[in-house]
Amino acid sequence: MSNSKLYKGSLTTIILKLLNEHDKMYGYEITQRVKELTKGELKITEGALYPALHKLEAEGLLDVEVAKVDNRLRKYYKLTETGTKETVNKLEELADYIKTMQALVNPKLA
Amino acid sequence: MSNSKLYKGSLTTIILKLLNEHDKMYGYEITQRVKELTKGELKITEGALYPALHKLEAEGLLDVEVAKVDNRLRKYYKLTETGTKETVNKLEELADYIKTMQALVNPKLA
DNA sequence: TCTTATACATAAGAAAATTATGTATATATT
DNA sequence: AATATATACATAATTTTCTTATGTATAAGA
Repeated sequence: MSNSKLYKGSLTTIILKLLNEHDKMYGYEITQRVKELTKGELKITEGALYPALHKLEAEGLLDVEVAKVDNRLRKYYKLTETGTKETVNKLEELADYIKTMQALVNPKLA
Repeated sequence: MSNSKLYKGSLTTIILKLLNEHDKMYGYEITQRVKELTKGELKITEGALYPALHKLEAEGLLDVEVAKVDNRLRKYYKLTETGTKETVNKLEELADYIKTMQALVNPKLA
């Protein structure tokens, strides 16, 4: 997302959520899926994505499996058990964040 | 903001929105109001707040007025005209961000 | 042939927070 | 009276997380 600063911090949540739905994805695929789902509003940059994936792997939330398709490298990521649990937490955090922000921005509806 | 990383980037929006409602507030008051409105979920740290206020002032979105109350210093901030316009933009950005995240996290409702 | 798409990666720099300090006055508690 | 907590500002060091720029390599389309 080229756009708002609000996106900061949500990349991990996005990755985990997508992997929770699709079982197994590779980096480039994630960028494309996000572009699709958000109708182009959100463009994950490679400079953000790959380090984030590496970090999640290092933390034990993701497992990697390398594959060669059409003579090109792909790294498939999938959630570990810990990763699945963390996904639940992250999604809760997101829901809380949205609720909190709505309380601030639209206190009448809170 | 002790909590989740999602708050990153939303402090400016919060400040502008509060000033849009309250006409004139000082820093410490903002921290207390946010704590109240979010039932303690969100704690704005001073290390984040004061630099943010100074930046908004430098950008011409806020005006300052120093006062002395009970022998203690207070710096009252209020929106400039530009600040009022920017508040609208920031709130729109927030609404967009929430919509986008919901499309990602809950694609069925999108 | 050249551009775009696919697919990975990292380094430099910027932005925005956290954490740790510091100053100072006022009020509440022991 | 002494101490802790609340009020009110501020900044510096560090960390986190991103953007921008760059690099490598193959495949497909114009």
